[in-house]
Amino acid sequence: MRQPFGCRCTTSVRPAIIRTTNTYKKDHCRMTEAVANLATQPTEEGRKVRKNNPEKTRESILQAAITEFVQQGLSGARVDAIAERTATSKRMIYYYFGSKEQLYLEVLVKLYGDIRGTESRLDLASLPPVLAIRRLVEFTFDHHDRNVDFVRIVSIENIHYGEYVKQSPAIRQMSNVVLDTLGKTLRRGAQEGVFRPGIDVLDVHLLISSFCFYRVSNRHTFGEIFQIDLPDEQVKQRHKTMICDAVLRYIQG
Amino acid sequence: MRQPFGCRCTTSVRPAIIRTTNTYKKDHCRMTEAVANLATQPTEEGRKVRKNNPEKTRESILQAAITEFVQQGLSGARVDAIAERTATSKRMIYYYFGSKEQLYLEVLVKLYGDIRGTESRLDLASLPPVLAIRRLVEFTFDHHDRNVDFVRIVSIENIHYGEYVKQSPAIRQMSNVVLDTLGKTLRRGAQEGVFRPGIDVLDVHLLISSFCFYRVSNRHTFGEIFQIDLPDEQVKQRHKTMICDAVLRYIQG
DNA sequence: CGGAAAACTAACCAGTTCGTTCATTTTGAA
DNA sequence: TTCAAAATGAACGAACTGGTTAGTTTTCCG
Repeated sequence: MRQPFGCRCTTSVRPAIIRTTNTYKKDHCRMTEAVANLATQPTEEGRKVRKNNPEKTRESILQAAITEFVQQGLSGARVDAIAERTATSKRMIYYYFGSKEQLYLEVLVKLYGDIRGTESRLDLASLPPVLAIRRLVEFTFDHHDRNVDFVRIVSIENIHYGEYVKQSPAIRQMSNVVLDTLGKTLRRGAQEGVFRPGIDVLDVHLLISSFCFYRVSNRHTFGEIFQIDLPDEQVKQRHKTMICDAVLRYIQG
Repeated sequence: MRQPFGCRCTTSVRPAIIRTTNTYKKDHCRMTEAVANLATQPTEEGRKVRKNNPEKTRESILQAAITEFVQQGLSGARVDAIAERTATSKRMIYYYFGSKEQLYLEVLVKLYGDIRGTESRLDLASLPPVLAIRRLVEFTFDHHDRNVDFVRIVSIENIHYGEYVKQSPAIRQMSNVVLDTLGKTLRRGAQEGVFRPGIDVLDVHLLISSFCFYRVSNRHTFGEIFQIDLPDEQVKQRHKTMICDAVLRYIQG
C-alpha cells in the first residue's frame, strides 16, 4: 500500500491538507491524541478499544464530504481526502455511502435541505404585501450570503448538468415552499391594488434568486475584474437595498 | 505504454468520447482518413510525410481544450482527452502550453476575449438613453444565451476561487468597455432628466449581469426544480422583456 | 453464554493521469 | 548544401484514485 501520509501510525489523524491541483502537501505525524479516531478510546490498561457509533461515523463522513466537495467540486474532490478529513477510514465511506457519487448526492440533498428548512419559517402572511416582499428579498439575500457552501454546491451541480438533482425528487419537493409564499404575497398585493396583476411568480423568483446567487457565486471573477470588494459590509447593504427596490419597482403598479 | 485506444494505428483519429466520470467508452478504429493527423499526409509512394504547421497545431489544441474544459471543468478535464480531440498528440500540448493549468488559463483568456470583442461594437451613444439601455440589456441577454461556453468557464473559474483570472491582467483590462458604455448612458439619461441621478454604474451592471448569467449558468438546477424549460423561445422572450423593464424601472425617476 | 449480524481496520489493486524522455523529422537561415 | 533550432512522435513512469478484499472487533438478541 502506498501510505496516505509519510508515516505509519495506526490511529490516522488528518493532516492540514493544502492541495494544489495535483499534489498534497503532506504534513502529518504531529498528531494530537485528542483528534484521534472517533471509534477508538484508550482504556485504563492503555489499550485501544473500538466503540461502535454508526450514526456519528456516518455524520462525520457527511460533514467531511461537504467540506471536500464544496471546496474541490465533484471531480476535484478525492475520496482519500474525505477519509483524511474524517476520523474514519475510506472503507467506511464505501460502507455507508457506496460510491463517491452517491456521497456527493447526499451532500447535495443535505445542503438543499438545510436551506429550504429555514425558508418555511418566514411568516409573510401577517405582513402587508410590500413589507412582505421586502422581507422575503432580504431573507433570500442574507441566506445566500451566509450559505456560500450551498451556492457553491449548486454551481458545481450545474457544471455537471444538474444530473444529480434530477436523481432526487426530495430536492424538487422541498423547493416549492418559497414559490408558494411568494405567489400568495403577489396575489394579495394585486388584490389590494399595490401590485400589478398577472405577474409570473417564477419570473419574480428568478429575478430575486439570480441577483442573490450571482453576487456570491461569481464574487471571485466579478470582484477581481471590476475591482470591487463584494463581501464588504457597506457594499452588501447597498446591494440588499438595491435588489429590494428593483423587485418592488418591478411588481408595483 | 498503455494505449489510449484499443488499437495500434499510428495515425491517431479521435473516437467519439462518451465519458462517465471515470471511464472512457472506447470506440476507435473505424477511422476516416479525412480526419487523419493534420501534420501527416500520404505521398505517392504511400509513405506518411509530416508537414509542420505550428499555428494550426496550436489553434487546434486550443479549440480542443475549450471543448474539454467547458464540458468537464478544470479538474474534470483530462489532458489525454484533449489530445484525443485534437489531431495532434499530448506531447504537443506540453510543447505549446507547458501544463494543463496554463492551457486552461489560455482557454479562459480566449473565451473572455471572444465576448468582450463584440461588446465594443454596440454604439449606444447614438440612441436616446432609454433605448440605449434597452439595447444594452438585450445585447447582454442574448450574448449570455448564445455563449454557454463562456458562462460555463466563468462558473468553473469561480469554483476555483478565480485564481486564474487574477493571473491575467488582460482579462481585467478587456472588461471595462461595457462599464464605460453603461456609465456614459446613465449620465446622459440623468442629464436629460429621464434617469435618477447618482446611480452606481457597477450596481446596475451587476443587476443586468446576474440575471442574464444565472438564467444560463443555473438552467439545469433551476429548470429541474421549478420545472421550467428555460431555453424555450417564448420563455426566453418573456425574460428578456422582464429584465429590460426591471432595469429601466429601477433607474428611471 | 453463543453466534450471527453490524461496524470497522489495514492493506491492496487495477486503471488513470499528468508529465517526461528519447529519438526523429522539418524548416529556415547562413 | 548544411546544420541548428523548431516541431513532432512513440513510449514510458511515478504518483494517484476509486473501489475492493480479507479479516477483526462489537453489538445485539435469543
